[in-house]
Parts: sequence; C-alpha cells; structure tokens
Amino acid sequence: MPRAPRRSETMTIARLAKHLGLSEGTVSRALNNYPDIAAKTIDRVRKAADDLGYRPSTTARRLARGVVETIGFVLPARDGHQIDPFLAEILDGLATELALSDWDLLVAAVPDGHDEVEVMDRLVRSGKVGGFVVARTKRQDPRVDYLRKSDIPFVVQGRTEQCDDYAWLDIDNQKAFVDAMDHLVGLGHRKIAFLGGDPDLNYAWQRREGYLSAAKAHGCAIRPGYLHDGIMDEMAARAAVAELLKHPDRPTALLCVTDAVAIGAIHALAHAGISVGSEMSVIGFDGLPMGEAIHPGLTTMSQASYQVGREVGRIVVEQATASTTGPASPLSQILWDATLTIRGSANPPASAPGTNAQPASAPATNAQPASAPATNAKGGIS
Amino acid sequence: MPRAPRRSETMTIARLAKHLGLSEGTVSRALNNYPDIAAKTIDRVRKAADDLGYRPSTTARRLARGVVETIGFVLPARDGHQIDPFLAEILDGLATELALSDWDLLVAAVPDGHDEVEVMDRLVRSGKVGGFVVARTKRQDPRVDYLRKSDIPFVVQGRTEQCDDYAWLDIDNQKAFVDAMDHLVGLGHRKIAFLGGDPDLNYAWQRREGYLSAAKAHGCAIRPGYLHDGIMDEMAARAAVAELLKHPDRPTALLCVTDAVAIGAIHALAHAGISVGSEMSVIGFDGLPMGEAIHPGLTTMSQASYQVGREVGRIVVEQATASTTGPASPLSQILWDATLTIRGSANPPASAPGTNAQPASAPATNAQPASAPATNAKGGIS
DNA sequence: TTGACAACCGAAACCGCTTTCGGTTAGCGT
DNA sequence: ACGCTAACCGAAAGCGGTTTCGGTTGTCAA
Repeated sequence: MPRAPRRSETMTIARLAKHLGLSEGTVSRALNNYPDIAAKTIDRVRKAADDLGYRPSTTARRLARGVVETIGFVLPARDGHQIDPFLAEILDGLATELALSDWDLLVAAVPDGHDEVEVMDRLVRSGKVGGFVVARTKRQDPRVDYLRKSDIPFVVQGRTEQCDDYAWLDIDNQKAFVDAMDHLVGLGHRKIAFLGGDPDLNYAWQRREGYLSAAKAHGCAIRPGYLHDGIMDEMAARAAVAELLKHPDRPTALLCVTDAVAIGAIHALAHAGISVGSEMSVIGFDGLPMGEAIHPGLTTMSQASYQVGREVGRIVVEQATASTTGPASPLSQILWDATLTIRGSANPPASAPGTNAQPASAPATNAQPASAPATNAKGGIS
Repeated sequence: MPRAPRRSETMTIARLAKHLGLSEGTVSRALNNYPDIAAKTIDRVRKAADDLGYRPSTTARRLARGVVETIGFVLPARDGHQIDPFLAEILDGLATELALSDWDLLVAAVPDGHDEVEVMDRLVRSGKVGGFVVARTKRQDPRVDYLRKSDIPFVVQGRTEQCDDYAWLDIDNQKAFVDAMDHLVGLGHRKIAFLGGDPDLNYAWQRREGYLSAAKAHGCAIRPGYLHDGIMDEMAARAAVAELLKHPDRPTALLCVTDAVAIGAIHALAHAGISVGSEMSVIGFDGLPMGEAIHPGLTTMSQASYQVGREVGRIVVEQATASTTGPASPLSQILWDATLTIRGSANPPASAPGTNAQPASAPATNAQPASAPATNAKGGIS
C-alpha cells in the first residue's frame, strides 16, 4: 500500500544522488539507461528510487527533453446526447494502453460556444499534448483537417472520406453490413429495411453503403420508405418503426445502424404486438451487453471496441515516439472485421417455406472466430 | 479556423516581447494581471498574443509556479464490465467544468495486475496531477484512505462510510429509495421486492437501506427471497426475476438498484408473459435515456449525472486553488436529491380495488421540479 | 611500467516561464 | 523647476531535470 508523500517529503534527484553518493548527472543517466553507466549502478539507482518513492518530475522532464508524453482526446460536443458506450470503451482501452507505456491521456470537453478544433488548438499551443486520437469521424472532419496540416502525431479511430495521408484503425463497416445482409438473405428475407445514422458520420455512411450494395447484389428492391437516415437513438428508432409498420409492403427484416437503435426498434415492435425474430427479424451493430439480455437476444455485428482503443493507443505512442527519435515510419492503416453474433432476433421470414415459426432459442453463436483482427496495414507517405 | 503551429513557428514569450518592444518580465506580468502593469499595456499584450497564437507553455508555467492545474481521474478496474453510463456522464461534466477553468483532466486506467491506489501514487509522485476526483466509492475505499492522508486536494462523488473529513457531493440515495417505496406503497403495493447491487459499494448500500427502512416504516414484510444483492447487470437481473416469479408469494412490484437492472428485469418479465406496469410494477434509478424508449416507459428516480460532474469539477478546482493560495476553506459536503420520473412501469397492483388494469400511457411526469439541487453544505475541518 | 578504457565526476548550459529587485523615465501637479 | 509616482526596464535567480564535455580514477592486459 503506497503512502502518499507529504509535500515536504518530495524526493528530488539531488536528494537521491546524495543518498547514493553519486552525481546528479549519473543518477539521471542511470534512470535513462545510458550505455556508459554500469548495469550494477543502474540497478542500485533504480532500487533506491523505488525504496524512497522517487519518480522524476514529469514537468521537469518535459521541459528539459522537449517531449510531451500525453495524448489528447477531445470528447464530441454534447448535443443533449450521452456519451455512447462505444466511445466509452474506446477511451477505456486507450487509457489502458497509455498507462502501460507510462503515457498520459488528457480528456477535454468542448464547452458551449466552442468547437472541437478550437479546443485542440488550445491544447497544442500550450504544449499540453504530444499527439491526438480522434474518434467518431465525419466524412469531412475538421479535426482531421487541422491535424493533417500540423506536425502533431495523430491516429484516427475510423476514417474520413479521404484517408491516405494519416494513420487510422477502422472497422470494416461496409463489409459488416454486407455480411449482415448476406445473413438475412440467406435466411430468406427479401424485404429488408435499414435504420441508418447520420450520413455525415463516416461509419454511418459506410454501413449505409454496405446495405445498398448488398441489396443490389442480391437483387432486393429497396422500396421507398425502407431506408431511414438520421436515426441516432432509441426514440428515433421507435418513430421509424411506427412508419415501417404502416408500409403497404411491410419489410420482414430490419438492419439497424447500431445496437441501441436495434434495441429501440425491438421495443417498438414488441409494443405493436409484432413477434421479433418471427414476424420481423432485427440485426444491430456493436455488441452491447444489453443485446444479450433482452428477449429475444439481439443478432448483431460485434466489434471489439476496447481492443480498438488499445490498438489505437499503441499506434499513436509508436508514431509519437518515432517522430521524436527518428525517421518517419510507415503510416498504420488497419481494417478490422466485425463479427456476426447470432442470437434470436433474426430468423427466416414467418411466411418463408419450410419455416420454423418459433424464434431461435439457442445461445448466441459466433459465425466467425471472435475478434482476431485481420490486419491489413498499408505503407504510407514518408 | 485555427491553423496548427509548425514546430519551427512556436511562439515564446521572448519572441512576443520582442514583437511588442517590451521586456519578457513585463509581458509575463501583463498576462498574469499584475497590478503594476497598465491596463492599456495588458490589452495590447493580450491582443498580440491572440493574433500571433501565443499561449504560455503549460510545462514551463508549472515548473516556475509549482502549481499543476490538472485533475486526475482513475477509471475503475475493469472486471469484464463496460464503463457504466453514469460514470461516462460524470466524466463529461467534469471535463466540461475543467475546460471552463482552463484546467485539465487526466484519465488513467488500471492495467491488469495493478490497483487504483498504485496508479494514483504514480501520478502523485511524478507530479502529474494537482488533485483528484474519486467516483463510485466503496464503503471502505482504499483510494479515499490514501488521499485522506495526503496533502492532495480531492473531491468524492459519492461517500464512504466515514465521510466527514473530505469534500464530497452525493445523491441522497437512501431518501431516493424511501421516496420510491413511498410511491409504490401509495399505489397500493405491499409485496415489494428489491434487486440490489454490491453492498460494498456505498451507493448500493444506501439504496438498500432506503428500501429496508421504508418497508419497515410502511409495515411491508420483506419476505425471504424478496431481497437480492449483487445484481450488477441485465443478465443478473434476468436470473433474479426468474427466481421471483417462482416465489410462493410473488411480489407485485420490483424496486431496482439501477435502470440497467430495471430494464433487464422488464425484459425478463415480458419474456415470461408478465404484463409490466400491471401484473408487476418496476422502478429503477438513474434516468437512462433507454428507460424512456422502452414499453412501458420506466418509472425511475433520476439523477443529473452530468451536472454532478460539473459541480464536482467546480469544487475540486476551488479546493485546489484555495490550497495553493490561502487559508483552508470549509469542506463542501453536498447532498442532492434524486427526482421521481413517473412513466408506465409502475401502477397500482392488478388486484387492488378500484384498479385501472391498463398501464399508464401518459408521457413521463416529474413528481418534483427537475433537478434543482437542494444544497446542504456543511462546515468542516479547517 | 604503460596504455587503454570503462565508469564515473563536476560544472555548466539549457528548457520557458515566473518573480524579485534596484533602477530609470516620462508625465503630471504644485 | 522640482518632486512624486506610475509604469516600465534589465538582470538575475529559480523551478527539476537532462545533456554535454573535458577530466579523473581504477582496473586490466600486454
């Protein structure tokens, strides 16, 4: 159990050096693994530092070295929405990876009347961060535009429309929605509606594209009223479902941009007396825990958001470190697959021949091995 | 649109001073509002700083002043659980308040094999933080114990069993659950079960105490099997509901420790063919958005978690600033009330005389004015 | 004994800002 | 013209560490 130091007890390198009978320079060089310090001396110094609770002042180190080992993350401007679970998981993973590298995560919010780029600029100009992670990108994202023009290392979780000049890690959203459509078509569905998000957001755009291209490939007509954009939460899902239930050519399946939207849709269907997984099938995207708990369990394309945060953290530290010490390394540009998790919300259409009219009650199965990312790193600009 | 500075363009106080034809000392004193600098000069300096994109280096300022304007927040160790929405909201509010004060929020995770106190100690010893916010307290909380013994300013969102020697802001969980019980009893319920959390966590303990004391006050017997502890997520809620439905003296209402648990319970009840809001009433705690979207809407004790984060941020900055500049101010110890939000999940028992057997379909109403905190600050140790 | 070299030394400079302190100058009022 | 004072000046020191560089010492091998 560490005991917090009193202010008067603060160790300095001067005190530690005196304690060891070494010069301050030698202690510093020992702690920083200089090759001209003997291993025996290095061990001795490290042990004494541990015993006496000494840690170098980050502030002094920053000033002396000119290196800021802190990554900035600017929270999305608040639109009356809560932070979504996906983002929270990214943060958790990112914070963990940075902790392992002894880097810090600085989280900044956007006060009313300000914007994200402004917040970033303030962090940059006061020398508070040595890099950024950007998440939840728009197709045209001002944050990415700002950072591209700078020397500041950054990694994007997600992508923008143009994305070949910076490092990114993204889920293959388009493929995920192609796969989800393949699954529904494989079950016999032909009338498939889509509850999409804000198409200014790149992930929502890609998921929408996946839906459209798979519908075309399978020859499923997208009837007017089957495609809803701007569905951002459960309440919006509710309204969209109400409309779809009045459709003259009611769809037999719903593909939803996120699990939250899918869960909202499931509630609305249940309330309208529609049997989910029988009269209407539903697929979401995210893999939220609540998707497992509801009845029937939600079939969903899952993404490993915590692991995404971890990997993004690893990449940004690597990049920031490389930009301090040496030649530019190739940009990481990685696509991870989402995984189909089958539960009871998606089954063959109730009117399909040879149908078992009961929703599947088997436990969730994964259609692919869980979450082992297929890395597709590309060389980049150097 | 700010343009990020190139490294070679970094403004320093020396350059700014030269540009203005003033000494560096005068520029510094102007930016720091020294009374011996003319207002006209202060304006001139500020304007030039803005025009040239100069911001003082936080690193240099920290070293020179010995003040670290950064608040640390250590994420709970990960137990396979996602970050709960309440915590995410606190973080958002906290980050916003800190941004307004030009303070920073450093978020740290706990890597496997480490614990929260250890992470805190590292932050303290390397001089990375000037204070902490602690949330989700246990009744005996090692983090609070560590910080109490230190000079480090900190504010707790929540409380521990002993809590008179530090600053805290808490929701009156006990009263909230008394109020919720009052409401259920007022509707005619006498057989009320409780799905509680981990009683090591102080909020869960208090909510449990509220349930128990209100049940006693109303003369409602708590039958064996009515009180479940350790319900931490929707899946656990499902299992608990399954047991309660087998109870020889089935309860007519469920009081749940959180909305997530309540939503899980609602799903399980619906799956079992129990009409929620009619055969069984349900009340939660939190005010999650999803509670509004489901059918029936969840009656819940709501808390303003974003505002909690804001206020905690304000208190910790105030405290940290006071500890630098002057006499100790009285500790803030504030209790906020939760607000009853009435929706369709709680109605008179189906077998009560004069009952309308249909669940309420009116929009949510608040039984009290929304979220204006009744402050109950106490003087403390100085 | 001599030369080489590992391993440390001590001094100094520096990072970018803040703060102090004795001094100077300009403007104003008498 | 003189005295006062607001408002700045310039120099220096300092924060806590890092890094460089010429020097010293001890050990080992030839």
